[in-house]
Amino acid sequence: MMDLDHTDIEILRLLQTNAELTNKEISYKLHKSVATIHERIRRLKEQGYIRRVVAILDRKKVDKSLIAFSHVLLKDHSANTLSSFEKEVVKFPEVMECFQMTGTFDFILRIATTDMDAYHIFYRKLATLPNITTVQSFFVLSETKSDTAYPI
Amino acid sequence: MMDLDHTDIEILRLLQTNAELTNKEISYKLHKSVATIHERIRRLKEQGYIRRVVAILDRKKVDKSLIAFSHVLLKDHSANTLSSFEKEVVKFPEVMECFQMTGTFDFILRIATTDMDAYHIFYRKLATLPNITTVQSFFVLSETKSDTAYPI
DNA sequence: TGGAAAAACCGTAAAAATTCCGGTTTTTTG
DNA sequence: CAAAAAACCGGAATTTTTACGGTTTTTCCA
Repeated sequence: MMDLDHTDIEILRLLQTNAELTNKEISYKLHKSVATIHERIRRLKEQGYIRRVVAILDRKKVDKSLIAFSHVLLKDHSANTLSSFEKEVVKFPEVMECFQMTGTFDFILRIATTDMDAYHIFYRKLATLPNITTVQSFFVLSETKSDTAYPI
Repeated sequence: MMDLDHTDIEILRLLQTNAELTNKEISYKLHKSVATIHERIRRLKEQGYIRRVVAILDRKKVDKSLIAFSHVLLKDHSANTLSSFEKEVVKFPEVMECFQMTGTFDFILRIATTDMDAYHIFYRKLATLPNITTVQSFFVLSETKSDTAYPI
């Protein structure tokens, strides 16, 4: 599950924070040839260590100023209730992430909307899904840290 | 704040889900020349719509099987207490995200660790920061949806 | 322990993508 | 409606990626 050597780890560290680095730039930093770096990255993708490469946008610039975390509690935890909730919730474009959780509620959703009016519209749609007991909403005041890189 | 035309929006949509598309591939999809796409992307970066391009790793493959959301409540909300907490919490490599929140607690942290032992070690370090009242931990059982793309 | 097999590495050349440039068409604006 | 600005384009120059053949290093087991 982790047969990566030092060079692999360093490549992943670099690409996690900046995937626009060229193979040449990486080869300088890691004291390897361009061909070696290229082959390493090819394998890291093929083996699934790198799932995808994406552009991260400025959420305020694209008019998603309101981020909410919504805690959802379901009526019961039968396989049917769980999977039908999951099936429906992923359809909402506002839902960027959805995690099933341990603890006093069942799911955490990360919601991105333009403003509170848009969140309200979403909330009404969400809260009327079958088998939902409660939805608690918490809103982001400010981002202290916002990273997609895993600490490796 | 959003003087983007249809072509800009489509470029951002595409790059949010796959930043490895070549300018040529994008130019096919959007019926524009390679030069035009190139100039558009250059401007989207320069103007800050695209903050960065990153590789997204498979967290289990890089041995971060345990993801937690930790809710932190502070003793008070003086500028000093808030900013010194923020200053310290961002130093933890396990903390991928930190948001100041509205509601019944002050911060949400997203924590990535190898296992519960590693989380426990982190938890003890976190809980001993000054001015913390409570830390509540919730753990991810499964990922239903996991997206970095904003709905635009 | 020695030697074969496998893996990692490298330089170079070919292919492809990015970047730059000059000029044309379309849109905006006073 | 004419001038200015913006968007667009093809093609050339530059850079990067990708493929290839061969060398060095590491692994492993007889």
